[in-house]
Amino acid sequence: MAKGKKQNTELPPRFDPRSFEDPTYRRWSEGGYFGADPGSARETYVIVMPPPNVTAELHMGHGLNNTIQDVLIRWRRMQGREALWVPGTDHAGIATQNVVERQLAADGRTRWDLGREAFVERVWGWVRETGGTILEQLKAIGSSADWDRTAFTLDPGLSRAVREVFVRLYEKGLVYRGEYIVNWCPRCATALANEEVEHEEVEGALYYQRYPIIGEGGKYLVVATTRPETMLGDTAVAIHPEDHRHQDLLGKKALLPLAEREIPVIADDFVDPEFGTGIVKVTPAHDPNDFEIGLRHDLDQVDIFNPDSSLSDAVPERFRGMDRFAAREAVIKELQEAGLLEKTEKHMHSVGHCYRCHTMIEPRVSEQWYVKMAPLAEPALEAFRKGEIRFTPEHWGGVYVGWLENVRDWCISRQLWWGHRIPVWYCRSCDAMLVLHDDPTACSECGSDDIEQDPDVLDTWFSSWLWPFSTLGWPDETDDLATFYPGHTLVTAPEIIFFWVARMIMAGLEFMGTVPFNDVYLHGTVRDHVGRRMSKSLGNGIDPLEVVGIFGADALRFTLMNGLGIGADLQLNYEDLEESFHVGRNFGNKIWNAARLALPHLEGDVDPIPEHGRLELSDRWILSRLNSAIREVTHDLERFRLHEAAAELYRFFWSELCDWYLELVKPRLYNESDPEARVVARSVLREVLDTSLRLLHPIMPFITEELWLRLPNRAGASIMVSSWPEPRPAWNDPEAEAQLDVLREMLGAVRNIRSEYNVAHGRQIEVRILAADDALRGAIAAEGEATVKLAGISTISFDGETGGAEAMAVLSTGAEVHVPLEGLIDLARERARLEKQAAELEAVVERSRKRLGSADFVKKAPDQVVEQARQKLRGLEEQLAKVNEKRRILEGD
RNA sequence: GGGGCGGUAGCUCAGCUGGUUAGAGCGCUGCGCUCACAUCGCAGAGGUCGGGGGUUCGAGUCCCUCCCGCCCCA
Repeated sequence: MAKGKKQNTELPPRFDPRSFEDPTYRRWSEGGYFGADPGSARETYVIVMPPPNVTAELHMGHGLNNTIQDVLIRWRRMQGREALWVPGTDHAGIATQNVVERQLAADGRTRWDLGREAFVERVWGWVRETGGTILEQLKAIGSSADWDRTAFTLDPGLSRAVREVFVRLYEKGLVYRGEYIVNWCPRCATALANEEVEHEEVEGALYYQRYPIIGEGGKYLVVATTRPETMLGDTAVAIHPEDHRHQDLLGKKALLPLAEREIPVIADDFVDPEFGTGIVKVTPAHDPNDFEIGLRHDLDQVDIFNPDSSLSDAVPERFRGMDRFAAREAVIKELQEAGLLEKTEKHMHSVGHCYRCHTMIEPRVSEQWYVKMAPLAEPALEAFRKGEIRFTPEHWGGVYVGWLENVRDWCISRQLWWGHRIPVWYCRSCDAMLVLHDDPTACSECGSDDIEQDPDVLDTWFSSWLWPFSTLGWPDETDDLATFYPGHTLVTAPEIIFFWVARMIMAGLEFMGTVPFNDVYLHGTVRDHVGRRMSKSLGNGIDPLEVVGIFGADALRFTLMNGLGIGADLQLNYEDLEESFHVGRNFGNKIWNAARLALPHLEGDVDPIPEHGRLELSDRWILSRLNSAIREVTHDLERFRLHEAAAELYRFFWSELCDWYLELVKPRLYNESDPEARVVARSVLREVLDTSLRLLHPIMPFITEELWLRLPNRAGASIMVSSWPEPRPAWNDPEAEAQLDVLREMLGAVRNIRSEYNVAHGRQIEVRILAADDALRGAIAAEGEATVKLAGISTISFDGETGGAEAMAVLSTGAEVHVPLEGLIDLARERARLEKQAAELEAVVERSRKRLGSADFVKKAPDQVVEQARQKLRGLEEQLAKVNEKRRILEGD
């Protein structure tokens, strides 16, 4: 029990999260609460943070992603797990290099002007300047990551892991070098992996081009293409082998116009006879399918492009140096002039774009490094089938399987300067290729020092797929690795299932022998109020830090958790932050004020909860409800239903604790003349507040800490390291719940009557309850003082005359609530009121009777359901009868 | 072309294995600054659960189909 320090029960009247959030975070940090100990005997719980780009700034997507992780980590930590959340950043090869290249471009310079070394140094400068900003921002939203373990994909240790993996896979034959068609981004001047290409439907055109047939004097064949300029690289035309329309062309040659090259007519299964004319041009160097055809028929590959997609020396001189789009125009014009363009049709087709700069991708033959994926994919599939990997929402498992079953080899070399240099050297003397752990000084084959390292770097994802173990020290056998691998949960967005999630699973299995985590929780996207994805370019984003500044981190966190359906997108209005975040802000305010009410009554030591017999009805009720909240919230968190946990907490705290218990307990708290009752009230209040705050802590860490530290008899120096509440069987009390339900229904009826008749606020009214059941009588007897206060009641009696100027309501138990309102009752109005009530009841009774009237229902439905329906109907009928009886009396008047 | 997700109150969404009079927050209407809270309280209005068909004693919940919106893959 934490004692000693003078307890501060005076709360500032205004809820001002700014006043305590930063200091609280600092205290946690200094207290070492974020760190995980590899020497701990506790069961671990590990999450690795999806590393944001090192130069990124926090956006709502990060806010959402990291809040989810923090909720899970804080909850498991409170459950007593040795919880580790590994933070870090990613060097983001293309993205980061692009930023610095843009900076250079502003001065009219390029990376080649600087040279490789100076350029890379400049990027490091930029990273030193802005890197880590985002991690600081994550602290502002309360992230309890173990910052001492912050990793960066270009750190020496992680770089060593990358090189180790490259060498191992090479030695195993799973990394190879080859010349294939790649997705080439002309702007980034690098190859991309298939997954890095975004396909987009665009309206283009289908050009029908005539190629003269050699030796057929003036006859020509017609090919259709969406990319006329690539004709300069055609090395054949092809038809489907069974397409009899064009059989006569086989064996002939065509004269490729403009390039003036003779090319053969070949037959290949790949050709779709339905497309265009059924004859296609074949450009092996610039189309993935043509590339395959080229290999099958041993065709030449004519690469017509330079790296920036201007035309190369492989084309006639007049086209050289032209941009690819200018070349298209030039080719079309020349064909037209030569009478070789038959027609042009509009045509929708899908075109690849670079996922980083959105430039149109150019398929191009080039020599690149690849990872052979099939052998890695098989164990990853097997792990999923065995249930070692679970997806939430489940259906993403299908996406994962689909990709792995059709996985293609992974192009991992990038023609960039920013990244891990490929650990391969070429000897100019003996042509040896050296793939090495350590940088060589001479060729290991011939001893020559005339060696050169491969100029390319590796795909960034080639380092991030190792993240779950490279961050823990791998390839060294560290304590961290032994303790914290494998981890447990991965929280990320579905768009990187292929880039990252699937590859991490493959790497985990290949290099560690086990999957890196068991649960993959995929959350939705943050959108604006009209459903658009938030983005910098649209200017529709919300800065989480601005939200923290205005409403506090807890408000941000609660709002995000509350609004997040499982796997669903989340909409926020960037034009009205108040509208977007008031839910969290208001809830924080409610919690604050509940504490303002409670704390002054909790000064000094507070006794533990006394034995059941000494508890009042309201105590028994709230403890029973608290039990239920504990169960619900825990269950929700276990299933990643964070939004339901948030909603449950909101409902319990606001609608049960604040609206009812605090009101019911007030009389005992303020009544100095009954110290015995006050002792019990204090102990229950303390317990309920303590437990509620602990339940709320993962979602709203700051306010819960601020208030919890002011509680007497709390267990621990910080709520962060207090225990997660567990339900206590002794607190389950269905009887108390039933009693309070009736009491609340009764009060609702009286309040409704007051409201309907506009009973002045100060006017106390008399209430007569007839046919009251024991539950209601007992509840009123137990909570009389609060009861009369809550509905402005002067006296409650259980007998007496009915009739006269009074309003009436019938409760579901059949109890009649009569309220004499001399001077206020309007008979017409009362009749209308009862008529409405009767109509509602009749509708339900009708449905209920119909159901029970069906022989099938009675015969086939479970007995329990039938019995329940019967009971329900009896109650409804009684209620309805009483309402109708009263209506008859009123008619009689 | 293949696959997936969503369509429940004016808005944003809950509703888990089919069985309560379908819920919440905001917004709206009326009344209230009562000694924690107007960032609040009390009461209230508002839904043929996208259309159609089916399975079932019973469907917002399962199946089929259509319409609309979004996403992924090729």
